Amino acid sequence: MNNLVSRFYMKKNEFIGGLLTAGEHNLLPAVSVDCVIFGFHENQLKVLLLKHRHRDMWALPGGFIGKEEPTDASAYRVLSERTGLKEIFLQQFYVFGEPGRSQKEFHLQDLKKDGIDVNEDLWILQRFVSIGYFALVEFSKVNPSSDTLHEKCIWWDIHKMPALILDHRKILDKALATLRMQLHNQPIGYNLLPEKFTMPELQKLYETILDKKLDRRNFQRKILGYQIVKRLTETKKGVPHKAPYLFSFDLKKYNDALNEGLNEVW
Amino acid sequence: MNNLVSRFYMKKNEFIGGLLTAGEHNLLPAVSVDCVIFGFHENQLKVLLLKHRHRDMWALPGGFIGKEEPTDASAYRVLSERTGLKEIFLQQFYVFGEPGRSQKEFHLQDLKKDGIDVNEDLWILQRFVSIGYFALVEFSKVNPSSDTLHEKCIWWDIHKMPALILDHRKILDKALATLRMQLHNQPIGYNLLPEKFTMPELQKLYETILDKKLDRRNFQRKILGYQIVKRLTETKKGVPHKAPYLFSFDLKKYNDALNEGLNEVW
DNA sequence: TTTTCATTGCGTCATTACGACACAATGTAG
DNA sequence: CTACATTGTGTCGTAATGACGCAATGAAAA
Repeated sequence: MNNLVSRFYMKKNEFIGGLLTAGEHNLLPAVSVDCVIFGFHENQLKVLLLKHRHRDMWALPGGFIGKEEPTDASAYRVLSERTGLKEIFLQQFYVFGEPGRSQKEFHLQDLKKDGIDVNEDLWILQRFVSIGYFALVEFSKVNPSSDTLHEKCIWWDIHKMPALILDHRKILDKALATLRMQLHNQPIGYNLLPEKFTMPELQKLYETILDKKLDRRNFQRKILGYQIVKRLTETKKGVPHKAPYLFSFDLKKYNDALNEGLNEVW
Repeated sequence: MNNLVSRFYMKKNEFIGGLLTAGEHNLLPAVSVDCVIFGFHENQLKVLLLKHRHRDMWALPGGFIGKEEPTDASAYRVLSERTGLKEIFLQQFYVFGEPGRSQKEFHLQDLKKDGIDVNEDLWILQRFVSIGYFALVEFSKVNPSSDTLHEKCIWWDIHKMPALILDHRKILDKALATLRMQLHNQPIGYNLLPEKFTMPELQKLYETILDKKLDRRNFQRKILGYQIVKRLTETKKGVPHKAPYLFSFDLKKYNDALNEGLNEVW
């Protein structure tokens, strides 16, 4: 199965043909995964999108599930193929199970433009339930690479998104809402920021996700209270104005907080 | 599809036969729903379970999804069939997508005991990904009813659970963990308690879910602070000791809190 | 009837967490 | 070498929280 989807060296139509014929036997029917891959760059939250091969629209990286492949593994596969990363923070966040979400006509038109004539009963045209995953990755370590079915793979600013295919906008919104909710109870940043970062950078990350301005001093007090970061002796060089201290995450405390939550209410 | 699963009047093997033959054409393959139905009675959190027809084990109510049925609708259908309720709080909480979770051998043995001989390729024996839903229902309004495939349907105390089939224990635990997490940010109780309830009853609900003792006075202060309940002039009659006041939920405030969350952190 | 006692109603008090804001220190840009 | 945006480090008043006290109630025991 992995080989099937990984055959990037195949030409597009050859690849599609292979997928269409082999997929029916190698893939779990009716279920797919879609991944919202978040990165943070230039103080902005970014999402990795794929350009649709025929339309002026973009898509979340997604994929099918091997007959014996765990759904999580499928999402991991999609992620590592698009980003080149091995270790990534990945979390299932919602299932999109409306019958109308995967539109037969949509895919039929695309295949027609590919010059591929298919039967309407083809497995790939049937209804798919999609499991939504979101990933948090370190922007600078990502090497975005497209797949055979898409023109390119690039980061988009969360505030300047292009048109997305099908219900992918809805999926993205749900991922954002989940991320926002988790921010209140869980630490964040280890998977999005570089090893060493400044407090203003961390704050900007929070502000972007929450879409809200935060008080600089209260923010620092609160973060330090969690004890998930430790201040280094170095400061960030080559920046205008006063050089800010660098921080790094205290992995042990960070993981404890991940498991037990930050705000022990009751 | 609804008719298919709803034909309780059919005899068991007749029903199974119908499901097996019709299912392939009427049902979405590879996907199912499992429901954790929570109730609250005698100050204890309860879960509705079905007795397996051949084994000394119990199962979460579950079902398959019609080819054109939204997954949510499928869960609603399962719920209303087991509880007799129309309006119920229902929430998707996790997808269980390990290849090993639906064990072919398990179902094969059961069908053998039914005296039904099937092909190993039968759709129902294949791998299923299950969408977990949990429901909060008012115990006293529920009329538990079994289905054709199970002996009986009864409530079990969350602290005294019997052995569950397959990965249903894992599903239950995940539902509980989700409920526990949501308790910190969302109001709860409207769907679990009767119209009028006492503060100690509400507290016991929280204590059961959190599995933790709470201070009576601080609990009341906090709940009243949320303004989601209003105190009635009546007290609860026929109880030993001092008669406690009755409360009821302020639906408007309650729903506001459901949408916006209780603890506006940042 | 009176007493007992578990339970409820309604607080206090000290500590901590939080929001708003002040001011000095730093280092690049002009 | 001065201006200024930015950072480091606080303070202050208020709100929320945890721990606990005590009187009132009313069924059960004496």
